[in-house]
Amino acid sequence: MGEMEDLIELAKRRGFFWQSFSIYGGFSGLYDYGPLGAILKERVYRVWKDTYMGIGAIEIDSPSLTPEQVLKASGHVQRFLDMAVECTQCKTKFKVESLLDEKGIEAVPQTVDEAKKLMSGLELKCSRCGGKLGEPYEHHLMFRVDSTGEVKYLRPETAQGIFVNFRLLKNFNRDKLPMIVLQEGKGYRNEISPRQAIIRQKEFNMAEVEVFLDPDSQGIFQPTMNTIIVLHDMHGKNHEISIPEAVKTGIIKSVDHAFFLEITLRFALSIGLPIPRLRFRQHRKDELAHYSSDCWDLEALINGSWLEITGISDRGTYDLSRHHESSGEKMYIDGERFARVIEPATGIDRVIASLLVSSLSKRESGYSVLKLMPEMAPYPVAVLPLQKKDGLQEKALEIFQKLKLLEPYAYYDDSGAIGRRYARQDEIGTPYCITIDYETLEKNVVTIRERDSMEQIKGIPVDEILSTKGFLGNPVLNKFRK
RNA sequence: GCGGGAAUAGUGUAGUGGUUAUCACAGGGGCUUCCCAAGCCCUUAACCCGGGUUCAAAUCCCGGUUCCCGCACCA
Repeated sequence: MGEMEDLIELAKRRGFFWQSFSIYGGFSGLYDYGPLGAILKERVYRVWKDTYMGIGAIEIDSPSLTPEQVLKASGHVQRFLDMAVECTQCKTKFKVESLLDEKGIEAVPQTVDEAKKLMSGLELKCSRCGGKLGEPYEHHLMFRVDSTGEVKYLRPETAQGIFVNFRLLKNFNRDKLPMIVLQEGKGYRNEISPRQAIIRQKEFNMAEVEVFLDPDSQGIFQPTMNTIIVLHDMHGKNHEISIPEAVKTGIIKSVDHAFFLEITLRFALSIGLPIPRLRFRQHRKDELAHYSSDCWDLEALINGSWLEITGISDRGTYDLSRHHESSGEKMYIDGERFARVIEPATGIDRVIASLLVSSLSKRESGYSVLKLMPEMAPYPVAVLPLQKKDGLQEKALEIFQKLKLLEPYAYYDDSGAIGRRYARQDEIGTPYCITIDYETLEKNVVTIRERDSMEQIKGIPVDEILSTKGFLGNPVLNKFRK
């Protein structure tokens, strides 16, 4: 369990993330992004959004606070509030619903009284140790907010905000399908035991996409990437194959579904997650969500185990038909047909954790380097005077002020020794450092130092540094990419 | 939520009833013949919270909170 611990230590020390409300002892499952983490999160969202905008997506932004009717229609109120019992001997927990199911009773008790009634006379015992079962109790998975007599919940997913707006969105899109709608925002789940820092939180950052398709036409979207990736199917079998090939061989049933696996992979690769740490895993029949007919997760290898970062689910017509019945609004695309929905839903915090863990490495000297892609690094460039005296500090500040107008995320540091400052930037992933030395004073040229190779290129005119908006687009950096 | 372990400066730690609470790294300031956490000097900074036992608690006891490991949970 090493790499995650190293990350947590660095994240806290350098300002990526830390536990929230720590002056009051901290609260389980709640995390803050610090100054660097907040920038990183923004960058990850940017790439995600660009990926989908690139294939014609539109964006909406709906509330977290969701009225009960919406989540009743979606099935969350029924499914997210479990009646549970605990064995008085071995402490194993059971869902009342599944105990009843075993006795052939199909019922979903909503209250403690209901559960008691249904269970009475059944002589239920613990299936594990045969012990006596305790009293039923409620376990809420959604946060309920009661005010002015109206029940609301904090949304467990951003998806419902899109479904309920389907008619308006369809109208906006001038009735055209396919329609791709994305939404970023917080989701809330009352996890029993959140663990692993930002990997499992009660309040977390989601990036969800709903793709609305004509239910009767296939192959509107076609995968084309040759990249070989591991596909772990529902029978537990691994296939090393490209996504288009996986469609041909029938490993992935739907070509449109497959396309969104490919888009998800494209996103993961664009932010710099390495292929060896990635795989797609298909859900087994028994683990599919109530709305889903097929689901592939993109998983990242972290701490030696696979972690879901994106679920690409085929929701079919479930949500639209449910809201159609429940609201009385016509949710058809035409006649009496509902759109089919494919949903790639990404946990941004998990993406960030995977990205940081896979980027963190050690130099031979033992110091840490965060090998983020330059585009992901919180600070793309730092300006460092070789030392403070002889006018170097003044000169460095002068250059920094000008650079800052072109690159708002540029950073300046003149404390301690130069080697220490390089190390500091390495640890937070800054890909380039501009060093102001005596030659800058004499000839107006600087040195650029690259993070991963530690290579330096000297004699770069200051004007060249200040020639582009956004430092990473500066052609001078091509000298490092031979 | 259960069982086991743990909680001391920003980070990692020492400390088995009485200490000006240890050390290192990091941070800030300075000096230096100054390009990869160098050296020297100065400096900031901590006993998770609440109760109890005791003349005296970081240390022992009880509760809470949080973290780690297992189990369970994770549509």
